[in-house]
Amino acid sequence: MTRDTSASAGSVLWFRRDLRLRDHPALLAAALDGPVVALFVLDDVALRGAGPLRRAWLYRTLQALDADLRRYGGALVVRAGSPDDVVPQIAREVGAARVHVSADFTPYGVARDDRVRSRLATAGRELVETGSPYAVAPGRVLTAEGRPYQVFTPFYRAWAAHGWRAPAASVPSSVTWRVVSSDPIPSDPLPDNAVPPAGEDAALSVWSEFRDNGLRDYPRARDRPDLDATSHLSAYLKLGAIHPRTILAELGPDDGAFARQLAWREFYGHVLFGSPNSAHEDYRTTMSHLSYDEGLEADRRFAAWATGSTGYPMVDAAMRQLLATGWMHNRLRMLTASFLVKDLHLDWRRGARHFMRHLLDADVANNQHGWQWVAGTGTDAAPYHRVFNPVTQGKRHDPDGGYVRRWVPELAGVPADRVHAPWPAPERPPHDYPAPIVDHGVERAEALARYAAARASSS
DNA sequence: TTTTGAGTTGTTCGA
DNA sequence: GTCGAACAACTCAAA
Repeated sequence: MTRDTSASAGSVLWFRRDLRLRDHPALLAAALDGPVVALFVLDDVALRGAGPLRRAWLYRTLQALDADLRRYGGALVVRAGSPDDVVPQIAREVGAARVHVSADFTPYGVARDDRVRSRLATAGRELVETGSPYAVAPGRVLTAEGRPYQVFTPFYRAWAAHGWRAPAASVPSSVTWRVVSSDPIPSDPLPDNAVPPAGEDAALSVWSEFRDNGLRDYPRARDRPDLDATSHLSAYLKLGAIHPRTILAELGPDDGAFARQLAWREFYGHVLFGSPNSAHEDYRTTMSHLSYDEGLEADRRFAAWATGSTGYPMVDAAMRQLLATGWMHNRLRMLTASFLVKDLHLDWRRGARHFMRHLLDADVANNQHGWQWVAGTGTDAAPYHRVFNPVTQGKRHDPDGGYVRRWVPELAGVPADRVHAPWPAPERPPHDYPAPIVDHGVERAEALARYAAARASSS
């Protein structure tokens, strides 16, 4: 690749959730149009509600992309502002007839791209979408009746049958980069190890490490937070530092359990695209009569949940890990979500917002629909309402208590047989871990009663 | 149109 | 402690 400093017309590649150079169809499309300006727009709206770790993750991924581009004679052009203004402006600046993107199927992305597309069109320019953050673009997999799937397993079969193109594994050599003036790439004040190594190279090495050493035990160990047996690829997938196709292409016939997890990401991408309102409203309106608690006591309970001081060790460990690292095991996302909705009777949106603020992998489709699934307002077609028992889940998925003790040091001296229910008792040594803020048995019954009432009032 | 089979992820009880 | 069965009892997808 070479650097082009002439003023000849070229194209713009507007990076969004595709912050990589390999397996990048939109980059290949842009390169056909001439010298490529690599643009990222720092959009305050898209970062609204993002906490410091999530911002740091983005900034470091951008810095890594810039470093990668410089190796090939280019550089990342960052502009702060609204994409509505910035993208047409830069296209005019460089005389680009086309702005290339990977399609974004989130409600915000679709609306934003519609606005940018029409602004570009008034100047005779075009927004060209090539590829997406998914192996199969949302909207492609439909039932025999042409409707989006609402149940995962039939979706999975249809999605697997649909297939995907094999990726181009290397950085294309045919790209000429063009560099124009850039705002600085933001940096963050956090220590180096506050988030994992960012960028495409890091993503590929996390993936190859997991492929070589983690995949074999994944089916057996994936549900054990204490064993930390999951891929940790979600934060990379979120920003497109690696494409799911790159991963799927290297999976073998024995890797179905892991492929299924990637398919969940595809499923929720499809579900959200088919029902954009479900980012903020109940997907299943039959449950919209569900009553949630509000007010000062509800706020106090929410704060206890968010800070990891509910008195239920498995819940608290997970919530503290989220705040400290920006990551949480999926089983614990289900457990903590169940606790918020079914033990504390709070609106799933409050919890979803908290997750979006802190998760490095914050993805609106996965997050909102993961929450809706737990809350019973989403795609789960099961005929009954599951209520997770935080003690049972702890015993089953952290049998020795190692996970809990790591994140709840107050429990360091509590033995395994009591660590998930460390209620004080006269004959036991005291500890400074809080007592449970609610009685799970009581709240479980309360939750089931509320669901029954919601069902009755919707029919 | 009707029917049938099945649905990520649970809990509790009793042998 | 473990395991299998009972319980939850509605909705979707496809035949």
